Amino acid sequence: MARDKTSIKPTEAELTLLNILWQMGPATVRQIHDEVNTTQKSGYTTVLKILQIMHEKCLVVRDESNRAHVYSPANSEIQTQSSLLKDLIVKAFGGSTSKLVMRAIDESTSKQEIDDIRELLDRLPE
Amino acid sequence: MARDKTSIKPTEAELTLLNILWQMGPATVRQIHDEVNTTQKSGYTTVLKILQIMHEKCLVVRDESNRAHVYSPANSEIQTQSSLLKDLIVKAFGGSTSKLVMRAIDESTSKQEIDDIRELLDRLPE
DNA sequence: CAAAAGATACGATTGCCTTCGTAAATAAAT
DNA sequence: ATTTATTTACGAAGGCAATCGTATCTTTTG
Repeated sequence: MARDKTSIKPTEAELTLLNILWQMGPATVRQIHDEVNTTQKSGYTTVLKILQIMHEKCLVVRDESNRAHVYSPANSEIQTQSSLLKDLIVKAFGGSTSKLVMRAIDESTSKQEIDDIRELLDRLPE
Repeated sequence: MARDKTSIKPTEAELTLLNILWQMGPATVRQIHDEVNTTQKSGYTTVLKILQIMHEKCLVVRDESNRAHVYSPANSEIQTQSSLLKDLIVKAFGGSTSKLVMRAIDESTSKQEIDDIRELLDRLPE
């Protein structure tokens, strides 16, 4: 029963690659590996292996028509963010979204971010 | 340099026990185990072992003056929530608190929670 | 064509998380 | 006092995450 979306829970390394894919769009292992290595050292086959596992888990889709497979995220950034948020809300905030939001705002030192949030609330329907 | 608070990252099982400790206050292994088992089946030594590991990691403090050790959380619920939030913000929201808040609010179906958040914003200094 | 470069697949390894069984020590009960 | 119950400590097993080396296949290049 639509447990698909709630079961999305990429690991840390997987999330790193997903972030790159969301930013770059469809990419080959080499492209992803190069991008990863601008930030951290990681072997080519390590990135490859993680992508293969992600493919098994259906976290990514790949086009195998060319020799160098082209990977794409299976789910949107928004879906994944929502899934991770929901998980944290249940496990650390007793299921209360507002508790999480309040804690996040308490931690937010940037006035600009507070303003952004205020603006969002003002635009909410009702 | 004060990396202590950012390094707090309890695992799932550990967070389950911390939630109980925050709710119950200082407790023995047996008390914690009994409380855990109202919700899920878990062996006594499993709970014990996790608490011992948490003690090594300094996630809990324990009073060993009696035979049955009494465990307490080493960090407050607020500190831990903030730490988990910061982690998620960096890894899944590009470091932007407001992006996380906006996503959380989008997901919030409860009108009451929206009102709670609005109220909090109104009470913010400035 | 032969050699070099590039790509995928496939373990193997290491480390952490979670679980639990067993042994040893201490307290309680009969 | 001796048996029973409770507790801690320890280790082992299974599973998953992350890393990388090697083999194999394909493509490119000289």
